[in-house]
Amino acid sequence: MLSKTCEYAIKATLYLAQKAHQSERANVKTIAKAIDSPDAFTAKVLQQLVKHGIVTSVKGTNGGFFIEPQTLPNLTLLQIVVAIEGDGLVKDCVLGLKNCSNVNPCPMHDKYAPIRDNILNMLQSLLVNDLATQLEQNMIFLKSK
Amino acid sequence: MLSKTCEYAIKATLYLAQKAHQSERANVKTIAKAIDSPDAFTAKVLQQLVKHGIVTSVKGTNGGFFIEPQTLPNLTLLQIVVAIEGDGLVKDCVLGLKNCSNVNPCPMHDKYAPIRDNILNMLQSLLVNDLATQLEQNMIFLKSK
DNA sequence: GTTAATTAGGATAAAAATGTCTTATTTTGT
DNA sequence: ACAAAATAAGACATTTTTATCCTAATTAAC
Ligand code: FES
Ligand code: FES
Repeated sequence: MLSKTCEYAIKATLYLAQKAHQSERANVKTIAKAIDSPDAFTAKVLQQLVKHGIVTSVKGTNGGFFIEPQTLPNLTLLQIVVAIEGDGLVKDCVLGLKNCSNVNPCPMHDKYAPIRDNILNMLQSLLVNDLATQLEQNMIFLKSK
Repeated sequence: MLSKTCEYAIKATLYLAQKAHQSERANVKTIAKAIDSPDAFTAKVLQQLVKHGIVTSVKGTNGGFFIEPQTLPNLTLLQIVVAIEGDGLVKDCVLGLKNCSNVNPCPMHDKYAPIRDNILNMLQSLLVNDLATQLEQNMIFLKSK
């Protein structure tokens, strides 16, 4: 469904959103530990997020990653997913046909297209900021117990 | 969403279901052409389907692959998907947590779990036999125009 | 200024997915 | 029996994904 890269991207962003509520930043090692991901690979993912303007980085002592206060309020999971793996998940044919449409529907189109819309809707409606709040209240978790 | 292997498996099975309606079998080359997939790789996928009892093969001249009349009526896309890639798609946490449950929900669980149920439902309700009929009526297609 | 801490970037590696090729093996038709 | 046609199986190759490592660049603290 989602690539590992995308999973890490979402979790890292949510962790940083939580930190943002306390006006704190975090370094790679801390983030990787918090989301149970490999350090070096997580660093690469964070680089991608920086390039896409989703998170910001600061080098040097006491440096790290954080989310700008102005980007946080409207940031959705969709933006993260699209940044990392494009919009294939919410646009492409589930059976790999070149153009998904009612003109040349694949055998799954009729039942899948609405589900894909639900996925798009879910990703759009999941606000990073809201999820950060739920994380703080221990209602949701970024790693297995 | 689905692996290429799984895409080919579904398309190949549907093509054979169509053939089954005419009590015909088909060889790898014909199938691969019909579903727009690489011959050799498709052969491997068909081997997997044979091992899982979803299709049957006959060697030698006029041999090929077909679906047994008794397996066709109740065959669902879910059976194909599970045979090829297991039940992860309809069971696993979308963010890779080890146990998907309400006890330790990930940030997407509440909204994703119902969608995953929809996917399961879709795969269960899509009968290979019905889709074969729709293929014959040119209502649906196995490859892009 | 020097050192330590940190991200950035490039090179490399390992694993998995996808795809190809070659050689059995089996079956049918002649 | 023999030849042809087809799948089965194993080896091999390529590409993509996932992961690691090393060096450079930057920043802050002392
Ligand atoms: S054509 Fe396959 S999902 Fe639309
Ligand atoms: S815990 Fe992630 S989908 Fe259920």
